[in-house]
Amino acid sequence: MGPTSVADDVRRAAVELFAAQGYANTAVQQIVEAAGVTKGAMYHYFESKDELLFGIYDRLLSMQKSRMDDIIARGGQTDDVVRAVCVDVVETSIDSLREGTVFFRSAHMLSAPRQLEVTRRRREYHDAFAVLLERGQAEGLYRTDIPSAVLIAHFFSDTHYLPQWYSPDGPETTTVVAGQLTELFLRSIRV
Amino acid sequence: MGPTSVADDVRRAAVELFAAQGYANTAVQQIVEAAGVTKGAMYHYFESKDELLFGIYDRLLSMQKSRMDDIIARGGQTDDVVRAVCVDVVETSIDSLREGTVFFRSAHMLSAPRQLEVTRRRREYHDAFAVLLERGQAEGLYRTDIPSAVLIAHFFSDTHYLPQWYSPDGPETTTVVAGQLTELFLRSIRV
DNA sequence: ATCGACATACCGCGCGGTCGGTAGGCCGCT
DNA sequence: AGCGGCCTACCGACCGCGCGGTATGTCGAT
Repeated sequence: MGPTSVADDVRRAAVELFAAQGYANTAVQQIVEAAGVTKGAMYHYFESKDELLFGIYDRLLSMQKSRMDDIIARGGQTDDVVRAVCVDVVETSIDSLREGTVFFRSAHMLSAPRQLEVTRRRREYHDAFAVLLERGQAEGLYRTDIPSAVLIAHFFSDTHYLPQWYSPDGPETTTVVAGQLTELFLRSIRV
Repeated sequence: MGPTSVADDVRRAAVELFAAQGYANTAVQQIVEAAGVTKGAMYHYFESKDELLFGIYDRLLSMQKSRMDDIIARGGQTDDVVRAVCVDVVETSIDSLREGTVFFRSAHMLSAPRQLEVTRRRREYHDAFAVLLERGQAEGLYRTDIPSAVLIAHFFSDTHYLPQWYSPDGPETTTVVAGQLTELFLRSIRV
């Protein structure tokens, strides 16, 4: 096992329960029972239930941001970069379906300062994507009759909605869906 | 005033507060204070906090369903009907931004049976739209290389996401945004 | 001896919901 | 007109419980 399997067990149980029943409906007692530890152990590693929730956001945001940065850093034709980013975002969103469920549903349960922090980092993330799209617009690849803010919202809405309908047990694989949603998006924004 | 302004005042206050702070973070006491009534008055008209929440869902679902039914009943070319439905859905979603916020965020706070009821009615709603799209596919208007379920999710994701980014104070009017999102969707699904 | 890593019993508070009471309108009866 | 009875609409003090969080203790490793 790793150095502190307890903290990870708690995190896993928390994600599962928050996604299934919601943050407010989940008692700390339930989490520690599901994780097979005690309350004392949990409060030894986390200072509050709120921090537990924030941890989910922190990890997800960090991962997605660093992946997007990597892809952009690799460079290439704008259109190829945009496609690669879209596919990757959808794929990782599917890999983190449960985290996504919690993310979009329970952001308002965070303490005010942490809520601000999450908003700030999401904005950074969106802005990085905006730069890409606007470069594409400047190059004449993408339509300019619709403001880029709307185009961006149109894309992120798909990743937002994924936890609501996508099931890993369904017929579609992660890769296929990622390709389909990306294709739909690109088709709609090209001139 | 109407016959029972109390119930309406409470409903309005509840939507506002649930949207602003979340269902779990809103005490019944807060709601009645915001509505300018007492707890006794509220519990005279509503049997529980849960019923208050369900009422929001009930009204929103009823309105959207009946509007879609009306548009479909008017008949016409498939493509025109689809466009009209899309525009209307986006417009009414913007008109009900606060209700939408509550809707997508707090569905899991409903009691189990009411949650099922909401799921059932949402499915009905989606199915009605699916019939339209599939008719379009059969007529050769819309692409068939992507399953209709994905196309539908792709559209409803936009209405889902609206409360997250659209602001009535922003530059875009309701009508303009509705037209833009519809245009993006139609462009992406046409052959 | 000290300290990190837990265990467990416990506390206080805030909340949804309740319940006994009441003010006033409306009916029928005399 | 006056009166008794009843019903709806509301009031607000109160209750019980479940929850997040804590305080104190134990034990093994160093």
